Amino acid sequence: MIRVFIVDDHPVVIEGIHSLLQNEKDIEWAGQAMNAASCLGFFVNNSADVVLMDISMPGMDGVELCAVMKEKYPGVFILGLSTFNQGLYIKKMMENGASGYLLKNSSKDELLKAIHTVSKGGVFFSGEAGEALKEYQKSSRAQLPELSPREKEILGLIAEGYTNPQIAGKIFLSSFTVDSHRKNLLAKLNVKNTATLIKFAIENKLI
Amino acid sequence: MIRVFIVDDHPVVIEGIHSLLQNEKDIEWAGQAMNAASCLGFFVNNSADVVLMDISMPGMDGVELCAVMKEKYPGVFILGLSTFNQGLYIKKMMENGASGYLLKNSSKDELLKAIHTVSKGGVFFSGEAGEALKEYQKSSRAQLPELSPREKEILGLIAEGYTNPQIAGKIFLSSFTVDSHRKNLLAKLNVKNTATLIKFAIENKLI
DNA sequence: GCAGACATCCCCTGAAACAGTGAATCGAAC
DNA sequence: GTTCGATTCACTGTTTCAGGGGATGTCTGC
Repeated sequence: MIRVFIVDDHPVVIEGIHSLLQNEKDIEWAGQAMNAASCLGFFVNNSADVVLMDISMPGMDGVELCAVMKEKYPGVFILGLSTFNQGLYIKKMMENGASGYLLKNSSKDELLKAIHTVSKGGVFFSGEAGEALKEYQKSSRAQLPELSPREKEILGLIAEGYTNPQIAGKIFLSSFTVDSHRKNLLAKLNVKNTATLIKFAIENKLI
Repeated sequence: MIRVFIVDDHPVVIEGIHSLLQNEKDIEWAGQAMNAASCLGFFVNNSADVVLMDISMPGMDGVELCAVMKEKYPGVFILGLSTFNQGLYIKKMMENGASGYLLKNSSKDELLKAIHTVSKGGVFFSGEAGEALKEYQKSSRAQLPELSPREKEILGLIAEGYTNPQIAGKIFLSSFTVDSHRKNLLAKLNVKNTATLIKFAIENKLI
């Protein structure tokens, strides 16, 4: 019998998953919470085998809650839940000890498979989420060789619309130097000009 | 008796709303669809009083589907559904004939109130969505002077990293013309260079 | 130690973007 | 039927960007 607990701030999601699981013989509904605090409160006197956890919630988000939960209750397996494919968050959840990631538009079969897999200590990914993670690790991890503090600073100022000479004046450098950092940014992030630099930076939450 | 139909690509949302509504005496479950095509197919031989419609779906999205539905079946009231507060989309749905907007994290009471209100021809907004719409109309409407199709096209190409001469070659224009559009974009959106143009465009979902 | 990696700094040049004007055409709106 | 905006094209500067080097210094691993 697998005891399943769910944390999600959307009643319809809780209701929907509850409904999908209620006739499963080997699954028991342990309980539900609509925020991180209620979830932690529940686990003080209770337990569960698998926790379905929304990534984005008001207050403490899923990523953070996942870290706290795994530290306090390492035996509880956590399955991230999200509406969209978010490579960055998938990775963060996994780093914080999650056992997998499930998209909310998954089928009932996929939901059950995910719960069964992680309850045995396995790792499960929604098809597309797995792709997103791979894509993330390929593109983001490999092509994001850690910007230096100076580079992040310059990137921020570029995004605010300052030109090289203006930035140079602000942080007491030669505009040639600012230009060098700018070029290193283009090279590191593998983009070709300011437009794509800003687009990439926003998409990857660098600014 | 209000016949309710739902279009959403997330099974848990369909299931959740179905579950919330199944014991309501004055509400009848007309059916469900997971994409725009199925929805249109259903209405060929069937009908409903209220359609709960997800904003974002694969293929034709809610905004577009809403327009098609209201043209073919003006008597059907449409209630937009979304996970987040998206002022721009709320406005577009309303312009396309929707009767309101409901957040998926609404309570059962709110869901019922929304269905009852729109089924009588009224307009309903989730509290926060109403705020978002007002906010949108105040800030965005006033500060977003409607880009022309050509300008949007050029903006997209700039965001992809093409230079003026490259864009000119792509869409068979003089690079002078592309430059004109570019300058108009900077002027209309009140930004000073490519960096801030792209930042503004992404933040305002223009690209 | 010393090679390699990398952050930080500086310089030059050609290409692109930015700024200021001007102007013609066309269709929609008043 | 005139006004307005969208679209197109053009010229001329000035500034900024992008790509090519090159010079330090630090820190790490062999």
